[in-house]
Amino acid sequence: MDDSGWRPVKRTRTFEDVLAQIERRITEDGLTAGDRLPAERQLAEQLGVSRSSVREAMRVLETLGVVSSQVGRGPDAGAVLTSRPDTALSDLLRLHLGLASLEMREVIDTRHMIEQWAAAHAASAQADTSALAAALSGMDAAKSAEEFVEHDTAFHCAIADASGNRLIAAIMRSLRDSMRRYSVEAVQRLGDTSILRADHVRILEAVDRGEADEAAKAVSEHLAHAYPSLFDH
Amino acid sequence: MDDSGWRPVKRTRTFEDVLAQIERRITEDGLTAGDRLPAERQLAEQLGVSRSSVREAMRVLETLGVVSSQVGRGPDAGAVLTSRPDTALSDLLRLHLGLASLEMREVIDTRHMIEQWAAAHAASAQADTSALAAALSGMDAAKSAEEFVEHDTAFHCAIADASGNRLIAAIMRSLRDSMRRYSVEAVQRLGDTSILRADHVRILEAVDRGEADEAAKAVSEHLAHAYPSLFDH
DNA sequence: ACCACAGTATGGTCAGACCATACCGAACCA
DNA sequence: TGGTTCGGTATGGTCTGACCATACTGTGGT
Repeated sequence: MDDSGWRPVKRTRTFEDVLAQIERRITEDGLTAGDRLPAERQLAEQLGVSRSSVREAMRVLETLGVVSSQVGRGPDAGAVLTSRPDTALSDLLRLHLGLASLEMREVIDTRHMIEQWAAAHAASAQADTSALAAALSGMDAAKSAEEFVEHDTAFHCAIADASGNRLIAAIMRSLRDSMRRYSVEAVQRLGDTSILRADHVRILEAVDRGEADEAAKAVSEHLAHAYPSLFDH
Repeated sequence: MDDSGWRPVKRTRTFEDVLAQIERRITEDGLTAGDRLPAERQLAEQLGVSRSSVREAMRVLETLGVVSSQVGRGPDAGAVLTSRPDTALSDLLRLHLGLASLEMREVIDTRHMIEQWAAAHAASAQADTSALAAALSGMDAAKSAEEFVEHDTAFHCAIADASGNRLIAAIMRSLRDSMRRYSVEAVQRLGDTSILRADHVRILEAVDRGEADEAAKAVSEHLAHAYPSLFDH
């Protein structure tokens, strides 16, 4: 057989072309969150493709948290550029956990790494801790494990926000989101949350005083308290 | 106006239903990578929706790196469950960098965090370092900045792989992927790569000897050498 | 045993229709 | 003048049915 005339058979599907065009337009025209994309029918005509292909490209962009589609008419209708990496990351983690291509252990180790980093940086930046305090009182008022975990998540995400790194914060949020059920079980297994409360206070005070090393250490020990079974090595 | 009969106007689009059904089937039936999903037409009939809606759901799953579609016929054709979080994460980062909803600084700080963690864990695990050595000689043989960066990327991703955490490794890969151009410019600006080479050797030896702290420190100083402008605070 | 060829299941693409939504604006009252 | 009503219209959401390219499957002939 003669393979000399081979071309890399990378077939490129129409919606991928559309994606490339839209991405090109975003970078070249400097579009940012809030700007509107042309309507589906209009885009289809401009690019010489069917509306189905445009729609499939839109689904991709929506999945990646880059656009948000609104029906109806007016300035807010149509495909608007947004910036929601959180939901995209959450979906990604949740599905891959479901596929068993990721293990909870890996997620928690990643969370451990991020939380230490975020706490240290929040402390160094002398960040505002009012959101942390609010989450703390939310936990005190919680009447169920679900409610407790909700405010606990808010507490830890607030640390990530306070670190000032939006990528870290987005990853943190999606990590917590994908392990919500697991966290609830962990709290129920634990029963008494007073140890966790003491940990939280310790973290908050370390951040408040700007003690980065102490904040990181407090976070690390907190996670060991919350998930004792994973830290016995 | 009577608001009593309000229902949460969260309209559910058909393809989202399809997504939920597929995800349910994945978790309930314990499907994993390699298993095949029903054909588009068949799925459409089973769920009582049009093929378009099924296809839009497929695009989402493909975007998230969960399925891979192949045309034709036979055991390998159709929608097959896969496990490719890397490309999904890369696309996500690239688009959000383009939208200016993330800054390079945030990406590099994240990389800094991950690399330290990965190097320390690879050292603790006494991981195999042959891939690291191979990447190192690749860098030595490189004839251009692009080529150098390619092997440099392989080196750092190999550390992440050696850490044993697939989530960390996937994030690492996509971080490097999204900042490839930036890295090439950094190397060109630097000119001389001998300092980087010494850093790499130091990292490799630390991992080899199982010295976690030294490995983390070596990585940290290496990044300071590679991106001096970002570490002057 | 091999090969050629028709059959067929698959995803990829398109055109066109219809629906629900929500804004826009003109006509119509008060 | 001011408000209200109601039809027009642009938008995304959905469906149908068709056709194409691809790549395996099986059959029949050699």
